[in-house]
Amino acid sequence: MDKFLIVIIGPTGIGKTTTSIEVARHFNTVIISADSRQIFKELKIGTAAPTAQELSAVQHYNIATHSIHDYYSAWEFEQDALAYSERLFKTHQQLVLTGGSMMYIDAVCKGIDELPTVDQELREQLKNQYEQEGIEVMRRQLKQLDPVFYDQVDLQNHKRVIHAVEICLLTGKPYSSLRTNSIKERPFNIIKIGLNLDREELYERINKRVDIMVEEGLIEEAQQFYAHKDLNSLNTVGYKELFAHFDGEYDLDKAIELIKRNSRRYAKKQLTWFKRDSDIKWFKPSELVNIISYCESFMVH
RNA sequence: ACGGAUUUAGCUCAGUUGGUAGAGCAUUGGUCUCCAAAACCAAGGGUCGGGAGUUCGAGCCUCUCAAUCCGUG
Repeated sequence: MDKFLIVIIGPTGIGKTTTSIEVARHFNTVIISADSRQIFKELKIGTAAPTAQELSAVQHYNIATHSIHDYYSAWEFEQDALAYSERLFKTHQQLVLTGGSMMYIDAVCKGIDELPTVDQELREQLKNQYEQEGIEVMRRQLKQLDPVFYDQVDLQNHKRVIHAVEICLLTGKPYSSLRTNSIKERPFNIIKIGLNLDREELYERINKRVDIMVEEGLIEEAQQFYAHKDLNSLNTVGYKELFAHFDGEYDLDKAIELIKRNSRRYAKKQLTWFKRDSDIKWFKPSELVNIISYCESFMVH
């Protein structure tokens, strides 16, 4: 197996785009994005999508491929990313996969179980039931449909409880019986590179990047999609805070402050997730030379 | 300079008739098989501006020093 997927991950704002472009250029290859928000073609500024210049420096896949109105999930991403890689590995020895969406990265590297896509009508119905009757009713349903998962799930987390109920009703089987917990084999090697900095420095970068987004027109971008603020794709840091501001909940300065805070929190969550993955070799964004030689150390025969 | 007010957790403030302190936000740690930039859980942190006095005991009372703010000059 002489094909290598170089996975570059890290918290938001760390500089994954820049590093991955450098790495891709070095190996004369292309980039597959693993970003759950940059897939939306409408959202450019607030998602820090690669610029036209960056996109022309290296061919990117899976960016701006969907509309904010489309349904998309980690499972879909697994399918798309594998399809891209199968095709691209025919002409490349190495490919770069980069992005901050933790579950998308794991979907490609480890695979996720195939579950049916949730029926919109059923989701709507259960959501209404939850909102009207409360979480206790959902818990009782889950306990009846899947007592095994009931004992495992965080019962406070309505999203997880509801989703499990959805899958049970949709398949007629307990949700837990569909979870295999297995790691799928991939027809390529995986090299995982993590980018990180001291917390303080990372937060400074994040704060500064938010200011730059505002200068570049983030507010106008959000304004454009205000009418669609209830779409899941717009339940996104950088937009949801501005929508609340447009609703009159707080002033603009407060909204920008919240965008910074929520970006910091998101970065922290990403790091919590990635920390458990012992396959990741960590570097600072400035250590490009070390990153490349680390990758090459896997490739010599 | 005089009068008044303020000084309690990183920030904004609560603290009842004196019994060694709380909240919100921020911060930190964690969970995670699918609309995940989502959703959820948990934790740490203060010699109560400095000093002295009264008291069995002071964030709360008295004196003094300091800083900040508002008036009047």
